[in-house]
Amino acid sequence: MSTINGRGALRLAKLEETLASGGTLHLRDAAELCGVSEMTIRRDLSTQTTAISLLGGRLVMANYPGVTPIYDLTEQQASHYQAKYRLCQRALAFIEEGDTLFIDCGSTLIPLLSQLSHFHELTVVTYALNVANAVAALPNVRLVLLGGLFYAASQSFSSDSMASAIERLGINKALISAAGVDLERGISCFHFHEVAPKQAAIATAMQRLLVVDASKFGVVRPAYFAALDDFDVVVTDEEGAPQLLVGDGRDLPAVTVT
Amino acid sequence: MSTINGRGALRLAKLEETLASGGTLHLRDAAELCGVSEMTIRRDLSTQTTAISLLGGRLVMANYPGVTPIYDLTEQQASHYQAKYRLCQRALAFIEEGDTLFIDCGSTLIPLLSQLSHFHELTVVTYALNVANAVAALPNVRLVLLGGLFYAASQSFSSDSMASAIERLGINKALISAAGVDLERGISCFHFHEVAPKQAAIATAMQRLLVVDASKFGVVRPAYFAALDDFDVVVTDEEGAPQLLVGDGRDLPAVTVT
DNA sequence: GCGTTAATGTTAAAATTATAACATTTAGTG
DNA sequence: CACTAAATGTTATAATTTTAACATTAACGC
Repeated sequence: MSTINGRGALRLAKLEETLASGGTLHLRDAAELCGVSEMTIRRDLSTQTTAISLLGGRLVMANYPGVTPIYDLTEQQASHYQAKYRLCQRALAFIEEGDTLFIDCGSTLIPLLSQLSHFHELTVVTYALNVANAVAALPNVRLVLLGGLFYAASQSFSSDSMASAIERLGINKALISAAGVDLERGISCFHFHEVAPKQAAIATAMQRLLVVDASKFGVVRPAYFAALDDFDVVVTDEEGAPQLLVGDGRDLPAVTVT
Repeated sequence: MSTINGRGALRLAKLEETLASGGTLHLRDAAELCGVSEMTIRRDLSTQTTAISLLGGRLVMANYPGVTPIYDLTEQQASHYQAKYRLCQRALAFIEEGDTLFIDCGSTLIPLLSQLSHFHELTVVTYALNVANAVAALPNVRLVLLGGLFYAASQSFSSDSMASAIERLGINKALISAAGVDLERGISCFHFHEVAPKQAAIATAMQRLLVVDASKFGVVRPAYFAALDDFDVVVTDEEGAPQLLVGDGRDLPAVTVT
């Protein structure tokens, strides 16, 4: 079998274009559309490199967020997900009806978003595309996306005017995530373009919550953006953490939840 | 069988939360996760109303763009898609390497976006979430999303500063879609918040392309945003259209493609 | 506690999808 | 034109998913 197949590639290109606007295509329809047998489409998919994957007889675009990353429920992954989920459950306890929330980029806060459907009315401010997509699906949540130039690495946007745009909004609670939390070196993330929006949100918000799992403690990442006592609340997932976080005399004590 | 099932709803909520961050879950894993049999999950899915759908033994979020709108390839739909696709192929002919494109909201221009992967370097400016998602997947295209308050009806954003933000960008070509094109009443769309960005793009762009299928001719929609001769090129899909569009003395003649 | 009903589990059969083997067609070459 | 090899089609078989029927367990009222 040859790895390069002119017509096969052409067929897949056609199918990719068909699927690009979203949706799924049954194998039988794909075959009809290309005027070949189902078997040929199957062979195309298995011999060529393509962005299409076959899911129970239907073709779907593999790069679509909801599809490919087939959630393989191995033991570790299940517990890892549970941890992320519990962390967000704790953060959820701080959210109240009518809040205007700043939601940071990253994957930490994503499990929180579907939970927001239980409220009657909320507003979410974000500069992350994945957050926006999750919130856009919620009819009860107003979404404000701060745009700019897109950075694929963090699925977020950057713009000169972002800080001033954030400051003009009446943000109630800022939920900030981080890639590193160190007592001495402060709180840091990977990408420098995230610093401005994080700092602006911290500066404006009435309540500042740092949401990080315990694996981030003692870690330092390239982009410093805040000190620990810039936050009113630290939401984390480990018993040991409180000692690290006892404030010396802040308005609100650092809160840690197991 | 009762339609309301407390535990069933709870299980589905749990599964929805699991899937909210993307990915798929095999029926067997979902059953294990909930501590019930596969059959119970099946029953939950068929008796309760849920955003989850079952695709070849795997659970996926139905509201994810790539998944639900199961592209049913009936005769008409196939030809309808072909029409949309051909329209975009024609628009594609106007795009050149290095362009900075303004891409309007709506579904008309979506099939164009996957085609942009054939270029080496492009920049896309948009105020629509669905456009942004399609472009975010392309590594060779820079994405500038103009943010603001989200309108679900048009999957797009609105903000006071949008017009000025557009005018600050060096937009090469503006690809504008419309819901109505009438010789006397001009070009119109459904939503008033789309008017400002469309007009700003038309005002700034070096070349202005109106991309509409012939079904929009002779139609008037609530929000007027431009006259026909504000455009340099009209890309459409019907023979009959040219007569409607012959300009009287413009820089570039109105171009119509069959 | 008993009886009733909803909820869930178990199993077998039907339908669908995946794989493999072999047959046929097509395209290119001397 | 015959020969070769790639590409595609066809068919049978295996694996998986779906459906349906019936068995079992749990919950609730009296």
